[in-house]
Amino acid sequence: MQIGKVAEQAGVNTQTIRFYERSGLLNKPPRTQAGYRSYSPATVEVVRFIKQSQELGYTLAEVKQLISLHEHGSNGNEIRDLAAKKLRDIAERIDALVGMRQQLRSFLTSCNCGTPEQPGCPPIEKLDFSVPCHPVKLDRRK
Amino acid sequence: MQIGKVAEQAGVNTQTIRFYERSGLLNKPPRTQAGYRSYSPATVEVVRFIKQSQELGYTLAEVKQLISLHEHGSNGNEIRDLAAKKLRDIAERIDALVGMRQQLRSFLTSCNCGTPEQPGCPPIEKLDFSVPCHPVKLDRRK
DNA sequence: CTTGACCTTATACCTATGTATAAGGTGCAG
DNA sequence: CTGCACCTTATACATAGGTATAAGGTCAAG
Repeated sequence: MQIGKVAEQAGVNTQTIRFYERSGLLNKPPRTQAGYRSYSPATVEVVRFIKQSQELGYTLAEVKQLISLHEHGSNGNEIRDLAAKKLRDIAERIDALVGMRQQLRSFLTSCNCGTPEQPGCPPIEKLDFSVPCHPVKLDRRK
Repeated sequence: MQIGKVAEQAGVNTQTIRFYERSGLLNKPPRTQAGYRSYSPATVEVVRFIKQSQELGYTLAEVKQLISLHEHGSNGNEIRDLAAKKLRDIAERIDALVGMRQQLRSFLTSCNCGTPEQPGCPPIEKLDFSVPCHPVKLDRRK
């Protein structure tokens, strides 16, 4: 298979395939006499695997590690360890986002600055996010 | 105040202050005769506001918008609109991460490949993430 | 034999958010 | 007057994950 077909079947750009090769995620394939890369259909699966792993939150560096573990006949423990680590990582990111969401929600429910009912900005004392409601505190320059 | 003091009090690098100025987040301050930037203490608050907004998930471009709205005497509606938009954005990111977490959890509970109890890889038929458990599918090259 | 769709490499560019470095000017203490 | 800690600018580098462009080679159909 030529690179274009692999790319099409895996749903990526040909440049991406070459980029993965440069990055050590894909082995250098044999070449035709003209210098064209000649891939096995299995390469499509590898590229798809990379994409799926990314969707699970793995960076390319981590995917490289996964592939390496696989190729060196990992007994599965290291792969599970990586997955557990990634799981903790994702849980942390979720926590951070949930915190942000909470603050934004508080802001939205408590801020009615500038409305007829409330010309002031009550949340200003309570919320980190209150500054933009309050002109006087944002006086910039001099 | 000189730039170094603003940076120290806001907890950022001096380069970051200059970067914010270049990016249009901070107004160009007056200069001393020697060309030194001369800031008002309020600038510290602005920098802190930028940092806090980032922690809420705003990009610098969005922070710039917030500051601009503020400076043009927004009635608060646009600021709430941005917050609502950001909230939806964060909710989406949470959903995506929760999906990843679910898949990783399934993988971790179902994969015991390579252990004495289970030499095979049962989740392979069911999980996207199962490929690295299964050497035969990752054969690369030719 | 020409045309068009492939392929090759090298290089630069992109977003976002800064950080680092070089080369030089300023201001104050001793 | 000499250091030293500041300040200035311009430029490059960093991460991550690619995308775009230029300049050229190959291959098959018509």
